Amino acid sequence: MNARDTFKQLPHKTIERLSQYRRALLICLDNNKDHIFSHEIAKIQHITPVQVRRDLMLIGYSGTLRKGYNIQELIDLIADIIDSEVGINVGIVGMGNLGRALINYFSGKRHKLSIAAGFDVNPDKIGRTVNGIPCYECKTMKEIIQEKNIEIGIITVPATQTTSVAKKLVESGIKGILNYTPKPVEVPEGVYLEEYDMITTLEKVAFYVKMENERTADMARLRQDQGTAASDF
Amino acid sequence: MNARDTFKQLPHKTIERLSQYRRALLICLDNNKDHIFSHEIAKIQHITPVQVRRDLMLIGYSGTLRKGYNIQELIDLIADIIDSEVGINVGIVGMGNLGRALINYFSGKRHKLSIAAGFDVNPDKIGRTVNGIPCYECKTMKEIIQEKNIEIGIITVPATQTTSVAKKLVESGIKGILNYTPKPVEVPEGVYLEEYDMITTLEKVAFYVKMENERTADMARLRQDQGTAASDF
DNA sequence: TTGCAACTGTTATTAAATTAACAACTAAAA
DNA sequence: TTTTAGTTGTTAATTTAATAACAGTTGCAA
Ligand SMILES: NC(=O)c1ccc[n+]([C@@H]2O[C@H](COP(=O)([O-])OP(=O)(O)OC[C@H]3O[C@@H](n4cnc5c(N)ncnc54)[C@H](O)[C@@H]3O)[C@@H](O)[C@H]2O)c1
Ligand SMILES: NC(=O)c1ccc[n+]([C@@H]2O[C@H](COP(=O)([O-])OP(=O)(O)OC[C@H]3O[C@@H](n4cnc5c(N)ncnc54)[C@H](O)[C@@H]3O)[C@@H](O)[C@H]2O)c1
Repeated sequence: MNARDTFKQLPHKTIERLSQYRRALLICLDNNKDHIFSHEIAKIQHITPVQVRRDLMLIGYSGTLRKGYNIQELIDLIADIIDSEVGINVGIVGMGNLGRALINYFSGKRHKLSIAAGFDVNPDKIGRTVNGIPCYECKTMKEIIQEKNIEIGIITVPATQTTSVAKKLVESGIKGILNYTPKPVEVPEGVYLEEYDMITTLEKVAFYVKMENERTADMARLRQDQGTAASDF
Repeated sequence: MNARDTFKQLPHKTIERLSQYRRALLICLDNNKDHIFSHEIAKIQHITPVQVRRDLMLIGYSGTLRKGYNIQELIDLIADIIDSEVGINVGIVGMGNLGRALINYFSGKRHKLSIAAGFDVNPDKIGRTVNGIPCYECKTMKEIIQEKNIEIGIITVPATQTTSVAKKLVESGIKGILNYTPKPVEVPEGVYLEEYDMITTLEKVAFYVKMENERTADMARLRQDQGTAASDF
């Protein structure tokens, strides 16, 4: 089995972590470090050193004993695995608050991923640029997507528009969709879909905060009871 | 073991899905449906009906045979589990594009989770409101957080500021942090942390799009080869 | 009124992901 | 030179998550 086939079988979670490792490594490079230990990466990512070493084993990277991993080498290897050789173009549909925030954030961050176009229906936005990215009329989506070879679409329109926008993206030949609206979309086989809703994350945090609050309250009550019991002596 | 203790042991993934189920159910309610089948929920969430039934089993909810689950009942039960009885207040640090987008999105969406304050250092933003949420000076963070009983902090400042903002939040007694900046933060024991970086998600989509592209290319090549072989006869 | 199809609820099984265990090696300290 | 502490890389074990299997129930159609 060649290297490419090995990479195909990497666990989904490892793919996510590789992206995160690279992000952390890039920060470390800036602080002109050249090597890093598994436990250092682990600490940054809130995972265990073993997890890090296991992931690196899976991608076939070896560090130096007692010296750690060469940061630049590791960055390059991760790029070999997760980046596409030719680069991938991305389009954003919905140039509102979130769409613009995303453009600002992504711009120039990753060599092999470039936002090539924005789309909107609001005449005030069409024809203008955000951070150098032109905003096109939604009607021309199909032509622009094919012309600019855009393969990934990010949806940031009002939830009522999500379904129709997703349909249009698929018709335009998009290969992957990243949906940031709270309305789930359906895609045909062969189109890769990720959805993310910030409310879910916030509710999860809230749930565990609530649990912790209750645990603390229980413990306080327990201490109180014990105090009472002790005073019975 | 009482109900509350059962809920404490729910798998993390189930917690996330419960939040998503509720979101989907709320949409269904709007379309004045009153019952829903496991396979309908499953389709919306891109998971299997079995997974849905299993999650509902874990929270002890029973549907009606051949009729499905009562949407309102299920919404209420999910609320009992993941919402906090008294409600939880949230603060957002960094009222830029992303911070404002989040406020607009969250506002009024969830009864038991309310954004109570924004914080910024930019004098132009301090003292103003976004969607009714006041923006305070960062210096007053501790007082405001304690005064308004804010338990969760969302970080949306420039990455260079992440560490110091997180430190300040912890010092102010926050219980949970949701970090949307690409700089990982460290929190002490007892503070629940979630981090989300949109680049990771986008890179993941890009990776699987690339894989699919290569698979398609391989298949095309294979067909080509077979064609050639066949013509040898 | 019998049989079939459509669901639910639960247990069993499998798969994925994480964690533990530990051998092998190295640099520096004793 | 020998020991010790620190670190990698890998296999094994465990835990968590997802899927499959299936019994049981209901309503409807034949
Ligand atoms: N704002 C957030 O933080 C946040 C978080 C999660 C999800 N969301 C969701 O993201 C979406 C966008 O949020 P926002 O705050 O940027 O909203 P927004 O109103 O600022 O932006 C929406 C943009 O989409 C455009 N639009 C409307 N219909 C369109 C169509 N059919 N085709 C193309 N463009 C269209 C509008 O002209 C507008 O520019 C919403 O669905 C929101 O629920 C937002
Ligand atoms: N924009 C996105 O879509 C996106 C996505 C993921 C992550 N992020 C990250 O989220 C952060 C915010 O993005 P944005 O587009 O809203 O940026 P932005 O520049 O529009 O907003 C940042 C805000 O933080 C304020 N600020 C600066 N220092 C502060 C401090 N010490 N305390 C409090 N407030 C402070 C600024 O005054 C500004 O209002 C960035 O770190 C960005 O990388 C953004």
